[in-house]
Formats: sequence, structure tokens, C-alpha cells
Amino acid sequence: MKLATWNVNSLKVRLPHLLDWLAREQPDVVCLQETKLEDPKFPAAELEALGWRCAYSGQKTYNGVAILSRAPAADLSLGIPGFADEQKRVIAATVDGVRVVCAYVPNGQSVDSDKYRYKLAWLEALTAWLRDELVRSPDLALLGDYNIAPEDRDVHDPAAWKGQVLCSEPERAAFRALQALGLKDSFRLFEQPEGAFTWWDYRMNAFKRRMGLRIDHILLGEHLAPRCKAARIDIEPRKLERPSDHAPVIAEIA
DNA sequence: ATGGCGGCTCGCAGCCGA
Repeated sequence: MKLATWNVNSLKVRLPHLLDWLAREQPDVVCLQETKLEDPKFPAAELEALGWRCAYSGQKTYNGVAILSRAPAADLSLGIPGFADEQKRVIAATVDGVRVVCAYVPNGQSVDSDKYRYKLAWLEALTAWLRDELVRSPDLALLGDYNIAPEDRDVHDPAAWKGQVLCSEPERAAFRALQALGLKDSFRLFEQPEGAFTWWDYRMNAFKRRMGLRIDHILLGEHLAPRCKAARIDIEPRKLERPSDHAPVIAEIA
């Protein structure tokens, strides 16, 4: 089972890239973030015609998440239960026995902002919910844009980013709290090249200069992690014209 | 250098992202 996550930064603009990528990579499950589409505008018919089941929860301009799957998606759930949130950031479904949780973690803007406090509260609510969810569904995968670079090696310039949003210690502690639930960072189950990132700023030629961060992740429950055979980042779509600023991340489960 | 780029909106300037 090939699992993937991709922050597409507007599904309307990126649909051609997504369709090409789906045809090439042939994943079984794809989690999308930042679709920026209200549900009636989701390109469900086009994707379904190509054999994709679509579950989605979107809004105008911001946020928006979706799960595409080859097999049927059951037990759909939207948002974090018990956490009131206008923003469409979480969708979960069970596909082939795997509880797939697709998350778009708030950005946080800067460490002294209300958005940062919202981010930390949001992550705490996510973690509390997943603690229960893992009891019900141990075969759980948490995929998405975490907006957290977990370690210095996930940052092109750790000194410049030290203490900044995406890299701050409270955010990294929140990431470790997710790991403490038994979730494993699939990417780090394998030897990886240095300078492996999933996001590069559109500005300053950041991609060409390899100035990125690894902030998109696939975390696997304790039953799934031992079955993971490969994990990687696909930077090819970032090289295209009008790319998303994020690259897709893939984990393959035997 | 708080800019840079890109996507969005009851757009034509300002927001948000990361």
C-alpha cells in the first residue's frame, strides 16, 4: 500500500500536476492539503472518472483537505472531535483497514502571534484525539503538512531558523508528543540524503538554492511502521512551471 | 533589507502562507 501526502497550494491551479503525478506514482491513498476549494467546487467527477474515490472538506481561499483512494473510504470523520474549529484542516477515513488521518496543521505565522498559540492548542487537541483514536485503530497513519521541522537536520540553515516558527522548541515538543503516542516518522526509518526537504519558499530562488525545510510528514502507528518498506520525498513536481511550494511525500507499506 | 513569490478575493491592494 502506497501512502502519500501533498500540500498542493490550490487544487484548482495544481490539478494538472496532481493528475500527472497520480498517473506516474500510482499511489493507493493520497492526502491533500490547501485545496482552497469549497466542496461543490472539488473536482470529484474528474478524479472519480479516473478511478479515485474522493473524500474532502474544504473552504474558500484557505485550508481545505482531501483523501483520494483507490479502495473505498469508510468511517469518514471531519475535524478534531470536541475541538471547535471553523478552519477545514482535518479529514480521516479508513481505507483497506488503515485509519488514514489527513492533517493541515496551522502555520503559526510567528512565535509571538495569536496564530502561534492557536497552532499549539490545535496540536494539543490533535494529540489528545489521536491518543484515543489509536486505541480504536492501531493501524493508523497521520499524513500531512505539520508545519514543523522536527530537527535541525530538517532545516537548510538551522542557525537562521533557530527559535523561529516551524522550528521553535514548543512546536518540536508537540511533534515529539505525537511520536510519544507510538507514531513513527516513516522518513527516518530509512537512510536519507542530507538536505532532504518538502517545502521551499517561492522567493529568492529557494528551491534551486536548496533552501528548504522538511515540514510534511507521514507518521505510522506501531503496527504499520514495521511494515514500512520505503519512504521518500518526490521533488520532481517542484521543478515544474507554476509548482506547489511543497513536494509530495510517500511511504510504502508491505 | 520584514523584502523577495504566488494564490486568493464581491480583486485592481491587501491578506496569508511558511
